[in-house]
Amino acid sequence: MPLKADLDAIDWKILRELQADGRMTNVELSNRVGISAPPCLRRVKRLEEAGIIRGYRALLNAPALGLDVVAFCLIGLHHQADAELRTFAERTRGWPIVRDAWMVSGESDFLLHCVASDLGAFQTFVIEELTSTPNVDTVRTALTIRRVKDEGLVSFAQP
Amino acid sequence: MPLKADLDAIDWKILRELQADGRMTNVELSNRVGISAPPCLRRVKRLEEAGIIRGYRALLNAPALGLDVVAFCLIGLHHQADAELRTFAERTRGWPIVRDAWMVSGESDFLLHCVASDLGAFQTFVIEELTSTPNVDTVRTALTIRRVKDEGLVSFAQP
DNA sequence: AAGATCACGCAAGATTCTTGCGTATTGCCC
DNA sequence: GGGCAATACGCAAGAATCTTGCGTGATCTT
Repeated sequence: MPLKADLDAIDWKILRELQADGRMTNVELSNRVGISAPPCLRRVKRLEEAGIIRGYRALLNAPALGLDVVAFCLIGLHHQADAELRTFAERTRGWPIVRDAWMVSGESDFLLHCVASDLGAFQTFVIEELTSTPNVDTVRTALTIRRVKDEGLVSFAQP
Repeated sequence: MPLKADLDAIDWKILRELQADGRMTNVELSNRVGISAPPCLRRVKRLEEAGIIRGYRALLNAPALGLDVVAFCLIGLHHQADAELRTFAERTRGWPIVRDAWMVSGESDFLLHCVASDLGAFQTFVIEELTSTPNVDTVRTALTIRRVKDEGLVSFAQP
């Protein structure tokens, strides 16, 4: 299982290209990174099997799908013992409005990335679900106005 | 250009499947959604051209790539006139550590999703870049401990 | 009720994927 | 320094997939 140290310049190029366009054909990818198709495919497979490429995802346009509200919620709990943290984490997985969630350290304990059809649906979620959840202390929300930057997880300025 | 109202149950299935695995072959996709390959491909193309599918992206494993710190920053500015907001938004695009950024309303003006190789690199960014940027008033950071939920943008419980 | 429109599925050619194999390069051990 | 093992490359061929054109059936409109 290769780790960071085992990646060469071609692997980094592959990661950059697939992060920009995950559906690129292998021949196109091989042209861009400068090797022929078979070894290029073998590298991609190896990156997938090593878990460096976790998967591929289509990016969807929320407003076009009738999802007009994107918001973040910062949640503070009363008690932060391991059991309580796990309980709340589990609960986030049952809320469809919550698209991804992080356990964080700082002023809050969780950060939730939420998508809802409209402001009413989001407010209903905050009031009737979040704040009424046991052990939830504080809920701070930040409604998004627009996305200002949207790139993949990894930057490729240096390698 | 179809919008939400023009999508039928098969389109929603396609979106769900491609959100879960953006590199699925068209024949596999067509089997899952219950139609033959050609109309399935035509639907995918139409969704892409309509902008409902914005693109495809490989998901990378940050720790395996030597990126051990994922954090969020909430930024408050002194002045929130349109010009100042645009100036700060533009600046986020020049910071490789910032992977995506949102303009938000609430207690803060911007939310930044940051990835760094280690805590030192992140702290250097916060101190030497963020807090020393003109017009930046407050910077609150939340270091992530772990990701608790990670799904695509759109939920598919209802349709 | 007739016509128009739309989406489906079949079929065939073009492209891509995938595997096996031979060769070149690198690193290591003797 | 020479030889061996390991690794990765590129070529080539068969398999799978993509892509387009075309005919049919269903739905909706007039």
